[in-house]
Amino acid sequence: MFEKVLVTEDLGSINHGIANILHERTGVKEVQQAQYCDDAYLKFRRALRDDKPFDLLITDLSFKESHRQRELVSGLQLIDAIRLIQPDIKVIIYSMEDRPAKVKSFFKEQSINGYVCKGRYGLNELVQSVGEVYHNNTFISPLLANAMNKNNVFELKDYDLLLLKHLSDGLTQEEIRMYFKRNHISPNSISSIEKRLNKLKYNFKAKNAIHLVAMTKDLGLL
Amino acid sequence: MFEKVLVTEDLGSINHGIANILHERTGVKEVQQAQYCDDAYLKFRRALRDDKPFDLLITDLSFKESHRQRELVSGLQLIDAIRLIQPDIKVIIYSMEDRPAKVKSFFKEQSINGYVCKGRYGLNELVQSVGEVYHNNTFISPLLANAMNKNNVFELKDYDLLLLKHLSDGLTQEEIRMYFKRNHISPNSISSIEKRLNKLKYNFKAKNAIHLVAMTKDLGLL
DNA sequence: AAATTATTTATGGTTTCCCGTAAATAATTA
DNA sequence: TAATTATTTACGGGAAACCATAAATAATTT
Repeated sequence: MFEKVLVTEDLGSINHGIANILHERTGVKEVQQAQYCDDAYLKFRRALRDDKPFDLLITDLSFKESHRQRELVSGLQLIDAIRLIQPDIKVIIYSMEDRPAKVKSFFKEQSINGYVCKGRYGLNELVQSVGEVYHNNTFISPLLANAMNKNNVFELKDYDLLLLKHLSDGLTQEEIRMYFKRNHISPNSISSIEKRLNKLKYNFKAKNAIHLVAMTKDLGLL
Repeated sequence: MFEKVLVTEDLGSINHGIANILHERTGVKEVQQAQYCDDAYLKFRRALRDDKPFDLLITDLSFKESHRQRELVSGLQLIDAIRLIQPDIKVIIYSMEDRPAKVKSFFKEQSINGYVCKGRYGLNELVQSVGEVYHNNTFISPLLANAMNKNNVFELKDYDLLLLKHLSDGLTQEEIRMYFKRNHISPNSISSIEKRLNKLKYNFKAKNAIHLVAMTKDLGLL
């Protein structure tokens, strides 16, 4: 089982709860805690330098603002930062976020090993996930995994996302065309942009561009 | 000080934490807990029938789905339901939601007495809020109150919200006009709808309708 | 009641979006 | 390399949105 685990989470009570339950119900030897992403990062650095690296990170995603000046303000930033100094680190996210598209992106972008949804069964699932991840499997909260399967998530390319992003920022198709041209992103004709948009509208069953942007925002894609 | 308080919150650990701290740091005599809105409602009903009513409700807003069939699925529904049988009940919401517009609406729509933002100082603020509410004052988490003040929140009328809502649902201005006409909502000419929309765009500094809808969604207005 | 003011509605011109078709170019296959 | 197929681009007509101005109506003031 994992030797050394760090739990990052800004609510002290939850943090403690996790630490306790990991001690009790998994064979993890050492559980450390951090309430700020910056602290977590420093602990990782120090552990690495002392040749006693962590082998699992469990982190929340959102951290409330505070008086302290912060470098890393989100769990994702923390993960990215740690991966730079310790690429093989195993990561489990433990958060409220339950929008399939978002969670999917965490596995893709951050290559996380597990995702556990905070909620009534959260702690149980977290214990499970630690076991799975230790055996090199991935873990997703069952309810969420369910939603992600049946919900035939139409696969959005980066291109589509960028397009939607710019639309939601109020750019006209013409402005988007120019942007694509400047940045050598292809296809970049008005026609192609329209065609792509039509495909998106068809897939999401959106009545028009406004509707499309509103829907994708609700789905957490933007 | 309050005699009898109910805390509704689906994470057991947090629930316990709140109960403990209320016991320790306020003079509240009796603190009960509920993990489901439906349970909370039943406890209120029973207490009322037994002539030992609660005099404060502290509740979260969002509750994760579970296996159980539920009537009331959100804190807001719970509040509304309880207000029907016990109109004078004091209510404090304790939740992650930190969008000014939303919180504002809770004070307006649900006439809540306090709003505490979960976060690093959440529990401290919660203790404070109980004191304030007991003395018939309202309470809002300082950081949030701050944001709500400086953030010159352009006051949206119901009309505007409805308009934005329909826009985000993909209706054309013409369709919205017809809807307004059918439902005797005035003004209901295309011209007026455009004018209203222009005012909204100006106030939110939105470039076009898509941008406007995207922004208001981000602000939690829709 | 008349005059002033504010609000709502109407109208027309311009731009952008929407949608279909066709041409041009790129990629794949025979 | 020629032929086929897929992708990208161009173009045009009609609808909706955008914008400014003017007319009509409602509300307020004198």
